[in-house]
Amino acid sequence: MQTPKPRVSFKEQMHLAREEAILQSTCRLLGEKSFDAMTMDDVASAVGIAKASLYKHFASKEDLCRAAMLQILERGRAYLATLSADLPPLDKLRGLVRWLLERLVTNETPLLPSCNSGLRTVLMADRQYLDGLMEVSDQIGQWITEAQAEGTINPAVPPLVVLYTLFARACDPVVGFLKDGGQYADAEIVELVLQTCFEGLRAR
Amino acid sequence: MQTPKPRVSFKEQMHLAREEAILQSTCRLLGEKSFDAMTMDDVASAVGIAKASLYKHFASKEDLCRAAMLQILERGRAYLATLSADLPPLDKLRGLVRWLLERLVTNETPLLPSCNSGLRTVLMADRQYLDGLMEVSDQIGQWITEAQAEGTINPAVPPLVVLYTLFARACDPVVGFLKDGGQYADAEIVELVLQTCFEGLRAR
DNA sequence: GTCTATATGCCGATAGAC
DNA sequence: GTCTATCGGCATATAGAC
Repeated sequence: MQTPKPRVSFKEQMHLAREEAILQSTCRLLGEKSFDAMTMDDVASAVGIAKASLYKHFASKEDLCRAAMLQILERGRAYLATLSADLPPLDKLRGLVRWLLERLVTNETPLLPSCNSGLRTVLMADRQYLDGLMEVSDQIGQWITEAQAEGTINPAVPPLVVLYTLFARACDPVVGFLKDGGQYADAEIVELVLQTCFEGLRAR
Repeated sequence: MQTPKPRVSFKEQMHLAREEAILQSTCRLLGEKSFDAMTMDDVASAVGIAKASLYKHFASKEDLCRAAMLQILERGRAYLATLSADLPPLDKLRGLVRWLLERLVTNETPLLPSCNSGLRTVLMADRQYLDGLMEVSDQIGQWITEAQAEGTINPAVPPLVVLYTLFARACDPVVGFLKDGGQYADAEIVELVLQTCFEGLRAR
Protein backbone atom coordinates (compact mmCIF):
# COMPACT_ATOMS: atom_id res chain seq x y z
CA MET A 1 0.00 0.00 0.00
CA GLN A 2 1.03 3.56 -0.61
CA THR A 3 2.48 5.39 2.32
CA PRO A 4 0.79 8.72 3.11
CA LYS A 5 4.14 10.09 4.13
CA PRO A 6 4.82 12.40 1.15
CA ARG A 7 1.60 14.33 1.58
CA VAL A 8 2.13 14.84 5.28
CA SER A 9 5.74 15.69 4.67
CA PHE A 10 4.72 18.34 2.19
CA LYS A 11 2.42 19.99 4.65
CA GLU A 12 5.06 19.82 7.29
CA GLN A 13 7.56 21.29 4.90
CA MET A 14 5.24 24.20 4.18
CA HIS A 15 4.76 24.67 7.88
CA LEU A 16 8.48 24.67 8.51
CA ALA A 17 9.11 27.00 5.59
CA ARG A 18 6.62 29.47 7.00
CA GLU A 19 8.21 29.25 10.39
CA GLU A 20 11.59 29.76 8.82
CA ALA A 21 10.35 32.93 7.11
CA ILE A 22 8.95 34.18 10.40
CA LEU A 23 12.22 33.54 12.18
CA GLN A 24 14.19 35.26 9.45
CA SER A 25 12.06 38.39 9.61
CA THR A 26 12.32 38.34 13.38
CA CYS A 27 16.09 38.17 13.14
CA ARG A 28 16.25 41.14 10.82
CA LEU A 29 13.87 43.21 12.93
CA LEU A 30 15.70 42.36 16.14
CA GLY A 31 18.84 43.61 14.49
CA GLU A 32 17.21 46.89 13.56
CA LYS A 33 15.39 47.71 16.76
CA SER A 34 15.46 46.49 20.32
CA PHE A 35 13.34 43.63 21.60
CA ASP A 36 11.20 46.09 23.52
CA ALA A 37 10.64 48.30 20.49
CA MET A 38 9.86 45.47 18.08
CA THR A 39 6.17 44.61 17.86
CA MET A 40 4.39 41.51 16.70
CA ASP A 41 2.68 43.70 14.10
CA ASP A 42 6.11 44.49 12.71
CA VAL A 43 6.87 40.82 12.34
CA ALA A 44 3.48 39.98 10.89
CA SER A 45 3.60 42.67 8.22
CA ALA A 46 7.21 41.83 7.39
CA VAL A 47 6.27 38.21 6.79
CA GLY A 48 3.03 39.20 5.10
CA ILE A 49 0.61 37.33 7.32
CA ALA A 50 -1.88 38.34 9.98
CA LYS A 51 -0.65 38.83 13.48
CA ALA A 52 -2.94 36.15 14.82
CA SER A 53 -1.28 33.63 12.54
CA LEU A 54 2.00 34.21 14.28
CA TYR A 55 0.49 32.85 17.44
CA LYS A 56 -0.29 29.57 15.68
CA HIS A 57 3.44 29.10 15.31
CA PHE A 58 4.80 30.71 18.45
CA ALA A 59 2.99 30.99 21.75
CA SER A 60 4.25 34.45 22.59
CA LYS A 61 6.61 37.22 21.61
CA GLU A 62 9.16 35.92 24.07
CA ASP A 63 8.83 32.46 22.60
CA LEU A 64 9.35 33.74 19.08
CA CYS A 65 12.44 35.70 20.00
CA ARG A 66 13.81 32.86 22.06
CA ALA A 67 13.47 30.60 19.02
CA ALA A 68 15.19 33.21 16.86
CA MET A 69 18.10 33.50 19.26
CA LEU A 70 18.42 29.73 19.52
CA GLN A 71 18.66 29.58 15.75
CA ILE A 72 21.41 32.18 15.73
CA LEU A 73 23.25 30.30 18.43
CA GLU A 74 23.01 27.14 16.39
CA ARG A 75 24.39 28.91 13.34
CA GLY A 76 27.23 30.19 15.43
CA ARG A 77 28.02 26.66 16.55
CA ALA A 78 27.84 25.44 12.97
CA TYR A 79 30.24 28.17 11.90
CA LEU A 80 32.70 27.32 14.63
CA ALA A 81 32.60 23.71 13.49
CA THR A 82 33.72 24.75 10.00
CA LEU A 83 36.95 26.26 11.32
CA SER A 84 39.53 23.68 10.44
CA ALA A 85 41.21 22.06 13.39
CA ASP A 86 44.76 22.82 12.30
CA LEU A 87 44.16 26.56 12.12
CA PRO A 88 46.17 28.43 14.76
CA PRO A 89 43.94 29.26 17.76
CA LEU A 90 44.40 32.99 17.22
CA ASP A 91 42.99 32.68 13.71
CA LYS A 92 40.03 30.73 15.01
CA LEU A 93 39.29 33.55 17.43
CA ARG A 94 39.64 36.08 14.65
CA GLY A 95 37.26 34.01 12.56
CA LEU A 96 34.71 34.03 15.33
CA VAL A 97 34.86 37.79 15.74
CA ARG A 98 34.68 38.30 11.99
CA TRP A 99 31.54 36.17 11.90
CA LEU A 100 29.98 38.19 14.71
CA LEU A 101 30.81 41.46 12.98
CA GLU A 102 29.52 40.32 9.64
CA ARG A 103 26.17 39.54 11.22
CA LEU A 104 26.13 42.93 12.87
CA VAL A 105 27.10 44.90 9.80
CA THR A 106 24.30 43.31 7.78
CA ASN A 107 21.74 44.14 10.47
CA GLU A 108 21.06 40.55 11.42
CA THR A 109 20.31 39.64 15.00
CA PRO A 110 23.49 39.67 17.02
CA LEU A 111 24.44 36.52 18.90
CA LEU A 112 24.03 38.42 22.13
CA PRO A 113 21.36 41.06 22.72
CA SER A 114 22.54 44.37 24.12
CA CYS A 115 22.80 44.11 27.86
CA ASN A 116 19.85 46.10 29.08
CA SER A 117 17.45 44.67 26.56
CA GLY A 118 14.35 43.02 27.90
CA LEU A 119 15.32 40.01 25.82
CA ARG A 120 18.37 39.37 27.96
CA THR A 121 16.18 38.56 30.98
CA VAL A 122 14.21 36.08 28.91
CA LEU A 123 17.30 34.33 27.57
CA MET A 124 19.05 34.14 30.92
CA ALA A 125 16.10 32.16 32.21
CA ASP A 126 16.12 29.73 29.29
CA ARG A 127 18.02 26.55 30.01
CA GLN A 128 18.42 25.50 26.38
CA TYR A 129 19.91 28.83 25.41
CA LEU A 130 22.21 28.89 28.40
CA ASP A 131 23.38 25.34 27.73
CA GLY A 132 24.15 26.16 24.12
CA LEU A 133 25.96 29.34 25.06
CA MET A 134 27.95 27.44 27.65
CA GLU A 135 29.05 24.86 25.12
CA VAL A 136 30.17 27.51 22.67
CA SER A 137 31.94 29.32 25.48
CA ASP A 138 33.82 26.18 26.46
CA GLN A 139 35.01 25.67 22.90
CA ILE A 140 36.20 29.25 22.61
CA GLY A 141 37.69 29.19 26.08
CA GLN A 142 39.84 26.29 24.99
CA TRP A 143 41.13 28.21 21.99
CA ILE A 144 41.88 31.18 24.24
CA THR A 145 43.92 29.02 26.59
CA GLU A 146 45.82 27.54 23.65
CA ALA A 147 46.49 30.97 22.18
CA GLN A 148 47.76 32.23 25.49
CA ALA A 149 50.01 29.20 25.86
CA GLU A 150 51.37 29.92 22.39
CA GLY A 151 51.88 33.54 23.36
CA THR A 152 49.67 34.91 20.59
CA ILE A 153 47.03 36.20 23.01
CA ASN A 154 48.24 38.30 25.91
CA PRO A 155 48.49 35.88 28.87
CA ALA A 156 48.10 38.76 31.33
CA VAL A 157 44.42 39.15 30.40
CA PRO A 158 42.22 36.63 32.26
CA PRO A 159 40.64 34.16 29.79
CA LEU A 160 37.15 35.11 30.90
CA VAL A 161 37.84 38.73 30.05
CA VAL A 162 39.11 37.70 26.64
CA LEU A 163 35.96 35.65 26.07
CA TYR A 164 33.64 38.49 27.04
CA THR A 165 35.61 40.96 24.96
CA LEU A 166 35.19 38.74 21.91
CA PHE A 167 31.49 38.16 22.55
CA ALA A 168 30.91 41.87 23.06
CA ARG A 169 31.86 42.51 19.43
CA ALA A 170 28.49 40.91 18.62
CA CYS A 171 26.80 44.17 19.60
CA ASP A 172 29.61 46.67 19.17
CA PRO A 173 28.09 50.10 18.48
CA VAL A 174 31.18 51.16 16.54
CA VAL A 175 29.83 49.18 13.62
CA GLY A 176 26.64 51.21 13.60
CA PHE A 177 28.50 54.48 13.96
CA LEU A 178 30.75 53.73 11.02
CA LYS A 179 27.87 52.44 8.93
CA ASP A 180 25.89 55.64 9.56
CA GLY A 181 28.94 57.64 8.57
CA GLY A 182 28.73 56.06 5.13
CA GLN A 183 32.45 56.47 4.65
CA TYR A 184 33.39 52.80 4.72
CA ALA A 185 32.15 49.69 3.01
CA ASP A 186 30.83 46.88 5.16
CA ALA A 187 33.93 44.76 4.66
CA GLU A 188 36.19 47.65 5.67
CA ILE A 189 34.20 48.23 8.83
CA VAL A 190 34.58 44.59 9.80
CA GLU A 191 38.34 44.73 9.33
CA LEU A 192 38.72 48.00 11.20
CA VAL A 193 36.85 46.78 14.26
CA LEU A 194 38.62 43.44 14.11
CA GLN A 195 41.92 45.27 14.05
CA THR A 196 41.20 47.49 17.07
CA CYS A 197 39.83 44.53 18.99
CA PHE A 198 42.95 42.40 18.68
CA GLU A 199 45.69 44.99 18.19
CA GLY A 200 44.35 47.75 20.44
CA LEU A 201 44.58 51.47 19.85
CA ARG A 202 48.05 52.05 21.18
CA ALA A 203 50.89 51.96 18.68
CA ARG A 204 52.98 48.82 18.64
CA MET B 1 13.25 98.05 52.14
CA GLN B 2 13.77 94.30 52.41
CA THR B 3 14.26 92.43 49.22
CA PRO B 4 11.98 89.42 48.68
CA LYS B 5 14.79 87.64 46.95
CA PRO B 6 15.76 85.08 49.66
CA ARG B 7 12.25 83.67 49.87
CA VAL B 8 11.92 83.30 46.13
CA SER B 9 15.41 81.88 45.94
CA PHE B 10 14.51 79.28 48.54
CA LYS B 11 11.51 78.14 46.55
CA GLU B 12 13.56 78.04 43.40
CA GLN B 13 16.22 76.09 45.21
CA MET B 14 13.64 73.52 46.29
CA HIS B 15 12.37 73.35 42.77
CA LEU B 16 15.82 72.80 41.39
CA ALA B 17 16.65 70.26 44.09
CA ARG B 18 13.55 68.31 43.15
CA GLU B 19 14.42 68.43 39.52
CA GLU B 20 17.94 67.34 40.33
CA ALA B 21 16.56 64.33 42.22
CA ILE B 22 14.35 63.45 39.28
CA LEU B 23 17.24 63.66 36.87
CA GLN B 24 19.43 61.55 39.11
CA SER B 25 16.82 58.80 39.37
CA THR B 26 16.32 58.97 35.62
CA CYS B 27 20.04 58.53 35.09
CA ARG B 28 20.16 55.49 37.31
CA LEU B 29 17.11 53.91 35.70
CA LEU B 30 18.37 54.59 32.19
CA GLY B 31 21.54 52.80 33.19
CA GLU B 32 19.61 49.79 34.37
CA LYS B 33 17.07 49.40 31.59
CA SER B 34 16.62 50.76 28.12
CA PHE B 35 14.76 53.95 27.33
CA ASP B 36 11.90 51.93 25.90
CA ALA B 37 11.62 49.74 28.96
CA MET B 38 11.82 52.54 31.50
CA THR B 39 8.43 53.94 32.46
CA MET B 40 7.46 57.24 33.99
CA ASP B 41 5.98 55.24 36.85
CA ASP B 42 9.44 53.84 37.50
CA VAL B 43 10.87 57.32 37.75
CA ALA B 44 8.02 58.63 39.88
CA SER B 45 8.21 55.84 42.42
CA ALA B 46 12.01 56.04 42.51
CA VAL B 47 11.83 59.74 43.33
CA GLY B 48 8.89 59.19 45.64
CA ILE B 49 6.39 61.50 43.97
CA ALA B 50 3.30 61.01 41.85
CA LYS B 51 3.69 60.49 38.18
CA ALA B 52 1.64 63.58 37.37
CA SER B 53 4.13 65.70 39.31
CA LEU B 54 6.85 64.69 36.93
CA TYR B 55 4.97 66.43 34.17
CA LYS B 56 5.11 69.72 36.09
CA HIS B 57 8.88 69.57 35.67
CA PHE B 58 9.28 67.91 32.30
CA ALA B 59 6.82 68.06 29.44
CA SER B 60 7.30 64.47 28.33
CA LYS B 61 9.32 61.33 28.78
CA GLU B 62 11.50 62.31 25.87
CA ASP B 63 12.03 65.73 27.39
CA LEU B 64 13.05 64.22 30.71
CA CYS B 65 15.54 61.85 29.17
CA ARG B 66 16.90 64.51 26.89
CA ALA B 67 17.55 66.68 29.95
CA ALA B 68 19.23 63.76 31.69
CA MET B 69 21.49 63.10 28.73
CA LEU B 70 22.36 66.78 28.42
CA GLN B 71 23.38 66.78 32.06
CA ILE B 72 25.63 63.79 31.50
CA LEU B 73 27.15 65.43 28.49
CA GLU B 74 27.82 68.57 30.51
CA ARG B 75 29.51 66.50 33.21
CA GLY B 76 31.63 64.85 30.58
CA ARG B 77 32.73 68.24 29.30
CA ALA B 78 33.46 69.38 32.84
CA TYR B 79 35.57 66.29 33.42
CA LEU B 80 37.53 66.79 30.22
CA ALA B 81 38.23 70.35 31.32
CA THR B 82 39.86 69.08 34.52
CA LEU B 83 42.47 67.11 32.57
CA SER B 84 45.56 69.22 32.88
CA ALA B 85 46.82 70.61 29.62
CA ASP B 86 50.35 69.28 29.97
CA LEU B 87 49.22 65.67 30.31
CA PRO B 88 50.32 63.54 27.35
CA PRO B 89 47.44 63.14 24.90
CA LEU B 90 47.39 59.38 25.38
CA ASP B 91 46.80 59.85 29.10
CA LYS B 92 43.98 62.27 28.41
CA LEU B 93 42.32 59.64 26.23
CA ARG B 94 42.85 57.04 28.92
CA GLY B 95 41.30 59.42 31.41
CA LEU B 96 38.25 59.86 29.22
CA VAL B 97 37.71 56.14 28.85
CA ARG B 98 38.23 55.60 32.56
CA TRP B 99 35.56 58.19 33.25
CA LEU B 100 33.15 56.50 30.84
CA LEU B 101 33.77 53.10 32.41
CA GLU B 102 33.36 54.39 35.94
CA ARG B 103 29.95 55.72 35.04
CA LEU B 104 29.04 52.40 33.49
CA VAL B 105 30.27 50.25 36.33
CA THR B 106 28.19 52.21 38.81
CA ASN B 107 25.08 51.84 36.67
CA GLU B 108 24.76 55.49 35.82
CA THR B 109 23.47 56.59 32.45
CA PRO B 110 26.14 56.12 29.84
CA LEU B 111 27.19 59.12 27.80
CA LEU B 112 25.83 57.40 24.73
CA PRO B 113 22.69 55.28 24.67
CA SER B 114 22.99 51.84 23.11
CA CYS B 115 22.59 52.14 19.40
CA ASN B 116 19.15 50.73 18.74
CA SER B 117 17.55 52.46 21.70
CA GLY B 118 14.55 54.63 20.99
CA LEU B 119 16.40 57.35 22.84
CA ARG B 120 19.00 57.55 20.14
CA THR B 121 16.44 58.82 17.63
CA VAL B 122 15.36 61.51 20.06
CA LEU B 123 18.90 62.69 20.74
CA MET B 124 19.95 62.71 17.12
CA ALA B 125 17.15 65.19 16.46
CA ASP B 126 18.17 67.48 19.31
CA ARG B 127 20.36 70.37 18.22
CA GLN B 128 21.65 71.20 21.70
CA TYR B 129 22.75 67.63 22.34
CA LEU B 130 24.36 67.30 18.94
CA ASP B 131 26.22 70.59 19.34
CA GLY B 132 27.55 69.53 22.71
CA LEU B 133 28.58 66.14 21.44
CA MET B 134 30.28 67.76 18.48
CA GLU B 135 32.28 70.06 20.70
CA VAL B 136 33.42 67.18 22.89
CA SER B 137 34.28 65.17 19.80
CA ASP B 138 36.40 67.99 18.41
CA GLN B 139 38.36 68.22 21.63
CA ILE B 140 38.98 64.48 21.74
CA GLY B 141 39.72 64.38 18.03
CA GLN B 142 42.48 66.88 18.61
CA TRP B 143 44.02 64.69 21.30
CA ILE B 144 43.82 61.70 19.00
CA THR B 145 45.64 63.54 16.25
CA GLU B 146 48.32 64.65 18.71
CA ALA B 147 48.71 61.13 20.06
CA GLN B 148 49.06 59.74 16.57
CA ALA B 149 51.66 62.38 15.71
CA GLU B 150 53.57 61.39 18.84
CA GLY B 151 53.28 57.77 17.84
CA THR B 152 51.49 56.69 21.03
CA ILE B 153 48.24 55.88 19.22
CA ASN B 154 48.48 53.66 16.15
CA PRO B 155 48.51 56.07 13.18
CA ALA B 156 47.17 53.34 10.90
CA VAL B 157 43.74 53.53 12.56
CA PRO B 158 41.63 56.38 11.15
CA PRO B 159 41.02 59.04 13.83
CA LEU B 160 37.26 58.68 13.48
CA VAL B 161 37.51 54.98 14.23
CA VAL B 162 39.60 55.73 17.30
CA LEU B 163 37.02 58.25 18.46
CA TYR B 164 34.12 55.84 18.04
CA THR B 165 36.04 53.05 19.71
CA LEU B 166 36.62 55.25 22.74
CA PHE B 167 33.02 56.43 22.86
CA ALA B 168 31.76 52.89 22.54
CA ARG B 169 33.31 52.03 25.91
CA ALA B 170 30.46 54.13 27.36
CA CYS B 171 28.11 51.21 26.79
CA ASP B 172 30.52 48.27 26.68
CA PRO B 173 28.65 45.12 27.72
CA VAL B 174 31.85 43.54 29.03
CA VAL B 175 31.46 45.67 32.12
CA GLY B 176 28.06 44.19 32.82
CA PHE B 177 29.26 40.64 32.14
CA LEU B 178 32.14 40.97 34.55
CA LYS B 179 30.00 42.69 37.15
CA ASP B 180 27.45 39.86 37.01
CA GLY B 181 30.27 37.36 37.41
CA GLY B 182 31.01 38.91 40.77
CA GLN B 183 34.62 37.90 40.48
CA TYR B 184 36.12 41.37 40.16
CA ALA B 185 35.76 44.62 42.06
CA ASP B 186 34.49 47.63 40.15
CA ALA B 187 37.93 49.23 39.99
CA GLU B 188 39.45 46.03 38.59
CA ILE B 189 36.79 45.83 35.91
CA VAL B 190 37.54 49.38 34.82
CA GLU B 191 41.26 48.63 34.54
CA LEU B 192 40.73 45.36 32.67
CA VAL B 193 38.50 46.93 30.03
CA LEU B 194 40.78 49.93 29.76
CA GLN B 195 43.68 47.60 29.17
CA THR B 196 42.02 45.57 26.43
CA CYS B 197 40.77 48.75 24.75
CA PHE B 198 44.20 50.35 24.40
CA GLU B 199 46.52 47.35 24.35
CA GLY B 200 44.31 44.89 22.47
CA LEU B 201 44.06 41.16 23.06
CA ARG B 202 47.07 40.04 21.06
CA ALA B 203 50.33 39.66 22.93
CA ARG B 204 52.85 42.45 22.47
C1' DG C 1 -4.20 27.75 9.65
C1' DT C 2 -5.51 32.09 8.06
C1' DC C 3 -8.19 35.84 8.57
C1' DT C 4 -11.08 40.03 11.08
C1' DA C 5 -12.46 41.71 15.19
C1' DT C 6 -11.93 42.19 19.93
C1' DA C 7 -10.55 41.55 24.84
C1' DT C 8 -7.13 42.95 28.23
C1' DG C 9 -3.63 45.52 30.23
C1' DC C 10 0.05 48.86 30.33
C1' DC C 11 1.90 53.39 29.64
C1' DG C 12 2.22 58.28 28.41
C1' DA C 13 -0.17 62.21 29.34
C1' DT C 14 -4.10 65.11 31.36
C1' DA C 15 -8.08 66.77 34.43
C1' DG C 16 -9.31 68.71 38.32
C1' DA C 17 -9.55 68.83 43.51
C1' DC C 18 -6.70 70.65 47.18
C1' DG D 1 2.85 71.84 42.68
C1' DT D 2 1.21 67.78 44.60
C1' DC D 3 -2.06 64.47 44.58
C1' DT D 4 -5.95 60.78 42.78
C1' DA D 5 -8.40 59.40 39.03
C1' DT D 6 -8.86 58.84 34.35
C1' DC D 7 -8.46 59.19 29.24
C1' DG D 8 -6.59 57.58 24.90
C1' DG D 9 -3.64 54.75 22.38
C1' DC D 10 -0.94 51.01 21.47
C1' DA D 11 0.66 46.12 21.92
C1' DT D 12 0.08 41.40 23.38
C1' DA D 13 -2.80 37.90 22.98
C1' DT D 14 -7.38 35.57 21.94
C1' DA D 15 -12.16 34.46 19.86
C1' DG D 16 -14.51 32.80 16.36
C1' DA D 17 -15.81 32.74 11.40
C1' DC D 18 -14.15 30.51 7.19
